[in-house]
Amino acid sequence: MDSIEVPEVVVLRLPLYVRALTQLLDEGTEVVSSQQLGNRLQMTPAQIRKDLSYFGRFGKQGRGYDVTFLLRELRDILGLNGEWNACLIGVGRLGRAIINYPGFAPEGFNIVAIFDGDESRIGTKVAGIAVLPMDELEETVRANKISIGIVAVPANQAQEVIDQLVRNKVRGILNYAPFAPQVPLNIVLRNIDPVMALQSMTFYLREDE
Amino acid sequence: MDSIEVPEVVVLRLPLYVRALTQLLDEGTEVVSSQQLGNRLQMTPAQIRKDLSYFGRFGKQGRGYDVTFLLRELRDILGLNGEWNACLIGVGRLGRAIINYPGFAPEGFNIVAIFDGDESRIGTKVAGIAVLPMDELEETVRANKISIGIVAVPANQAQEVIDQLVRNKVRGILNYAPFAPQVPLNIVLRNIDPVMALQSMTFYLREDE
DNA sequence: TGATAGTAGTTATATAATTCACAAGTGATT
DNA sequence: AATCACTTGTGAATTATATAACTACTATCA
Repeated sequence: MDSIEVPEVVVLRLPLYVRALTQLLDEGTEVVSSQQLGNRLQMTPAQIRKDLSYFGRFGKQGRGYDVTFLLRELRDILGLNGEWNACLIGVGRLGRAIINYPGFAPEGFNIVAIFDGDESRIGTKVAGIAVLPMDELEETVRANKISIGIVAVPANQAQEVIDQLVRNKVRGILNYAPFAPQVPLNIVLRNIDPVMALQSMTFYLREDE
Repeated sequence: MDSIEVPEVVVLRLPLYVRALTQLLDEGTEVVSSQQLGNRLQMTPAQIRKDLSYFGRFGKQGRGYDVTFLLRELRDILGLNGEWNACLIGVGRLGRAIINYPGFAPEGFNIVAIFDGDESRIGTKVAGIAVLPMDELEETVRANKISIGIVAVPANQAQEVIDQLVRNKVRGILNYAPFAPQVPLNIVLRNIDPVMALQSMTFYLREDE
């Protein structure tokens, strides 16, 4: 397979291009050069051209890239033209904020089920979705073709929840718990961790105060 | 200056070590080897040793690292032993979730002021803090020694808000808006973007479905 | 039509990051 | 006191990533 050779750093940058191109489209721009895109994203044109070259030839010499075309191609490469079903685990403060975050659905990410380990929350509804007990995970994942698990439980319960997701063939995990999960190699893990982001930031702020 | 030569990837990993060491301490572990730490964080022992070597010699041959000692050293390197003042800009749904997130304060990050551009929100209180108009930013930042700005406004207003922060000498920016900000080189920017995290995840999920 | 300014894709080069391998040291055990 | 099983810190080797340089092409305009 070709795609195995694509460096992960490149894949991580593709959504950035998708963002920028979407914005350009909104602004009415029809064609963009790697130079212009580079200015906008604060990166070198060479890197953009190189990144894109892993997937095909999308541009035209002397002209640049057709925004609409490149956007559709990139979305296709990333699998963003379909819908993705996700489940949320944990319906505390953080979980409720996530379920109410309006950014997921427009991008094709749908939270179709909610789970919680706490008895007292089972059966209640959050944002119109019933909270299910953990032991219904297996059945629900299968029935709803859930491929992504969003983890919003306290750190000390998160590994167990992630293990359960992995056992039930959920291969994508978006982890909000502030710890470093252990997952098999075939699992795609992304951590959302604002505190850690701040903790590396302060290294640079500290220097000149 | 030494620290200029430390690769940024290394700095980004330090908080991970802080996390792991904190957890080890909680578990009562007094000494840890790079091998053990590597197992836990799913990385090679060599990388951990190399990373640490940029900052000093913290271990003991044949034995490993004293957890308490290394943790204190790393927190010191990152500037985590003091308090950091931050301001939040934007008090919509997302902003309110951030202000109520209980993870910041225990790590020494304090949100001491809240701003919003919307007239109707000025003067209201959120989590006990009064919402200020944007034109009080300059004064407030100076008076409260605010070094971090947390941006939680809609994407189309975010660049303007970030420009204002930069003008007022806020050098650290934690951006929650789903776009790619343009900032001067001396600004330390971190983006929190769950949608982008999912969009790179699907590249790998797509392959075998 | 010819000259010109601009651009993609790609190969070559330079830079950065990771891993390897090993000397030097530690502490426990016999 | 000698051996053994470990472990760090680090220079060297390797691998990965980013940048530069160049060819081939495109569109525009005088």
